[in-house]
Amino acid sequence: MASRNRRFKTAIYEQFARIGKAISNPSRLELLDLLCQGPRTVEALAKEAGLGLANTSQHLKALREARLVEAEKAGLYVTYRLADEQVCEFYRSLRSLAEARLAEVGEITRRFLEARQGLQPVDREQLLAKVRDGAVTVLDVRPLEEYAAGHLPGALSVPLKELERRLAELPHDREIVAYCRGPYCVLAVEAVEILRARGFTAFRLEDGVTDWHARGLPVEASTAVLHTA
Amino acid sequence: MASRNRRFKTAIYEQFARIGKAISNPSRLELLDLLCQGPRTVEALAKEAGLGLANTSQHLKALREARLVEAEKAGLYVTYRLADEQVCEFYRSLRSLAEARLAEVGEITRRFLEARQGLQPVDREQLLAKVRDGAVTVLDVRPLEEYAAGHLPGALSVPLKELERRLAELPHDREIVAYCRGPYCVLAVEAVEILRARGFTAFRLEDGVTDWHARGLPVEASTAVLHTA
DNA sequence: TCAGTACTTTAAAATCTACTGAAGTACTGA
DNA sequence: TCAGTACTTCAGTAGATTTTAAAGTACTGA
Repeated sequence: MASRNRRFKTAIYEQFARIGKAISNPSRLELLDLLCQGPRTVEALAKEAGLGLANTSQHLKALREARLVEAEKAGLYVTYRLADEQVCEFYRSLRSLAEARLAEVGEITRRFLEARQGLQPVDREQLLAKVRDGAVTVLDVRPLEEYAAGHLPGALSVPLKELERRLAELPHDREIVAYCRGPYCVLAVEAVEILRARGFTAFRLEDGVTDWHARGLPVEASTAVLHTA
Repeated sequence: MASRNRRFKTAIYEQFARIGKAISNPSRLELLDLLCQGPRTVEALAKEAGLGLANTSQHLKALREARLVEAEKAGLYVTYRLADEQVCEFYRSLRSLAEARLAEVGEITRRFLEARQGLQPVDREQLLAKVRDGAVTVLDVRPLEEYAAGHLPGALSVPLKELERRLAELPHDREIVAYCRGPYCVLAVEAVEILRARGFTAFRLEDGVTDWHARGLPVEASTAVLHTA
């Protein structure tokens, strides 16, 4: 009887550990983070995460076996997506626990931003309020397909790669707020650096779309635009 | 510049993965679950989780290095406790994700309960309401020190081991609801089996103290009673 | 039908992890 | 000071994980 109990407990904790194992690797966490922004093909994920293709495929398999993501084949392409919104919420709670418990996270971020001529000094709540009220021009600097999968209301899509050649579209007489995937994504940091160098008044919003959504604020989506180069 | 970004991302995801690695092992998850019930010594944890002492010590070290738990030495004993309430919340969100995504969890539980003459058919919300209103006798069948660390308001502490010899304390004319550590803890299952065999009207509440607390309901604590055999 | 693309699988090497038993450390009470 | 207890660390082994290159599969368009 006692041993049946033990077998039950062991079996249950083994199941829980399947999820733990899935998120025990930095590369898999990065893939999960990317998938929180929207569905992507294997190649796109590999390139974005700086991984080999075979390796990416195997990591995605591991995530699939923990049932955190799902794959769908359409023609040549296999598109991976989160299996459930709850997966993104769980990822966010891991991130928030890491921020709370691991001083290294803040330390690494602080050092990184310092090296990029100090981008941190902005009142976050004030900035959020401006973005919420549409009092500023909001720039989504992620790749177009991520913008399409969901973006802040009224945000203009200007992927970082296109920013330099599309500067003419931006107003000089209005504050610009750039955002990307979240607090550890560097796209908005680079965008703000470029904009400031060109005389714009630009700030970085740390929140990504999922953080915005988690605050209970609305998100807009376009018709899906996938596999765009 | 791109390689500095890559180094930053890698460093951040490595930090996140420290937490993932900590929860990637079934034994460590069981220890974390136990620690959600309150502080325990190494020996108590080892015994409860059915692990060797050296092994337990090493798992606790891993949890400590991920800063999920803290250790405090007092005399001969080292008492481990969760580093933060957020750790228990995170564990609960892992559990809830596993329940939602892994059909095996429900399957294993169903088979286990079936083998124990089917304890599942109880309307959970109705039962919760009765417990909340004090309309039933509520039994906490966990070890005394866990009861002391926090229990449902008005609950009577009768550890499972003492249940048979303390049956006289229980009312025959009132429903009894037993609870323990949560949905995957077997103490309450056994308690209900014993009580029903003796003619009591008894039910099992799946929620543990942490689940109760997560519903926003109040929890009572006694003065700490630690190291009780 | 054939070349090319996107992806998966296999195989092998390097590294990491989990567990055990034995030795070591730190503290208590006699 | 010494035996005993609670815990940690060490060493060794078995097994799992991660990564890469190479081979294999499935689909498309010519």
